[in-house]
Amino acid sequence: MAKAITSRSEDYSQWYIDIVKKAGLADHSAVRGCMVIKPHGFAIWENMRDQLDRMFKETGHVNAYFPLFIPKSFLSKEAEHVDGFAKECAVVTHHRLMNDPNGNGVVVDPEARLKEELIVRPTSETIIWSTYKDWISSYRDLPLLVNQWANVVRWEMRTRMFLRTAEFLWQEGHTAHATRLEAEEEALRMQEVYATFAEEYMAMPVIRGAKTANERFAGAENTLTIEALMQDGKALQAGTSHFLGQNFAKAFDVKFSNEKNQEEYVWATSWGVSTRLVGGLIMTHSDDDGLVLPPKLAPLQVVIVPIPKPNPEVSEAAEKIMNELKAAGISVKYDRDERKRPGFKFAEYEMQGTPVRIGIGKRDLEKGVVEVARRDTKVKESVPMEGAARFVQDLLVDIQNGLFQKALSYRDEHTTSADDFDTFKEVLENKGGFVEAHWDGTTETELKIKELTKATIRCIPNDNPSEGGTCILTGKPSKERVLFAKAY
RNA sequence: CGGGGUGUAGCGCAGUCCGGUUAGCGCACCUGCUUUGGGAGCAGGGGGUCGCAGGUUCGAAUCCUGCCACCCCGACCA
Repeated sequence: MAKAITSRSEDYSQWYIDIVKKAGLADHSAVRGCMVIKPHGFAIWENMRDQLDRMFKETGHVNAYFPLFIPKSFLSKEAEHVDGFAKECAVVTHHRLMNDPNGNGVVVDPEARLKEELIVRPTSETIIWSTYKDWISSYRDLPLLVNQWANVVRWEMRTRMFLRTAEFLWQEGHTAHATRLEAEEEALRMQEVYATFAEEYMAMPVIRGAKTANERFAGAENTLTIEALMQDGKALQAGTSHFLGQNFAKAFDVKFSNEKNQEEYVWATSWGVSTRLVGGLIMTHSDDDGLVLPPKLAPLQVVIVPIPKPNPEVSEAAEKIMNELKAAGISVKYDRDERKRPGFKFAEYEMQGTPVRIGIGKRDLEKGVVEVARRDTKVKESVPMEGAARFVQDLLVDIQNGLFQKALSYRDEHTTSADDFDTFKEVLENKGGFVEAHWDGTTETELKIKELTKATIRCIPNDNPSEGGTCILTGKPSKERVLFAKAY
């Protein structure tokens, strides 16, 4: 477990950045707030993407692609959406460059000003709904279940690698339905897809819940969220699924004829997860030796290191195990690089988070064993060569489960009930994590609590038990606890 | 947008206060030899418009002025 857990948040940030760099996931780029995702970091994202894409398709969705540029006027059409999104955006104003007549290199050609500026999409609701107008006319066109994998840009003041970059990669699903109920079910279904993915693949336990009105997506009637807890006691919003009501249908005039030939506005959802998940993965499992990856998302699940270097006997044993593992669908590499010594390789694969390392040397061969080392607990053991592949397969399952259980225990230990404001503050200050507390249901109180403690309401859990109580701040009556935390 | 910090080799840094040999160190890189069960050792070598632009000076990485960029902390937000 990371030292950084007990440290100040500044130290934790540094610890996090060190891991990102040591593990070779990403670097800061020349452009403010953007990052270069390096091959290892991108491979993790690709694995996430592939699995999510599979899950989207299993739930009936198809992929499409919409333009990067959005005419400025589109953003004016949904009033609340404007408030939320028309602010920190990149804006294209010109379409041509020229050589500076004064010899100062390339400059923007002032003649080439666009009549209407284009906004680099911060999210695609507007351009997609302007398209849906043409795609939908009958109940037979519904439901429309479309997803796109894309990049978006939000000119954020404050950025952090993976967690909040100016440009990020994500998927955004945009669906249209004939009834309110069907759209609400869709939003809930996709929240569950995200939660399942987070827990089963990322080994990251999440709370499924709904956002308060104040934290809701601009233009949504309801925002569902999955909230995870990081090792420094801060919450991370890991994915959102919005029930948009008929807001966008009305703004973009998307109507359909129902079975009785009556015209109705369609009901909408949108949902997304981003490369932020990679940040969540890092902050959930990593330790002071670097990244720790859950086997299901590790670009490389098993590495075989010859000790001290490849020779015919070692290679033969390695190939045998490798083939057995490959046959079981496990990604495995035999590192025959003779230029690096074993100790160097051990350290490097540990930093990169490779879940299992198999060491094979002459001493092992004489005893008919191999050394199997797991990244998560650092435990090493000698395993008979026969059956080693089987052992490793089981071990990968153990690691996947172990990571989830460890993260779950951490979350349980850092979820506290508070019934008075002093306790509430004290827990947030010293222990961190989620705090379950009563709240009077008003935005005013929510904002006041934020001002006093920096904590926000992460969500109202889906399966929240109803329980009478009084608001932690105002003492007004409350019928259920909500989940507070400091958040990224 | 406020506060702080940094900019010197691919990466990480020292040198700047108090100007003065040929700008230095660690890692990485190249060559050779020896090593090889947890980031090898020794020897030799290559690589720099010291963020940019002015100014002061016999002389500037170092002092002065202006600018730029990025990072971290806050506010905002996925």
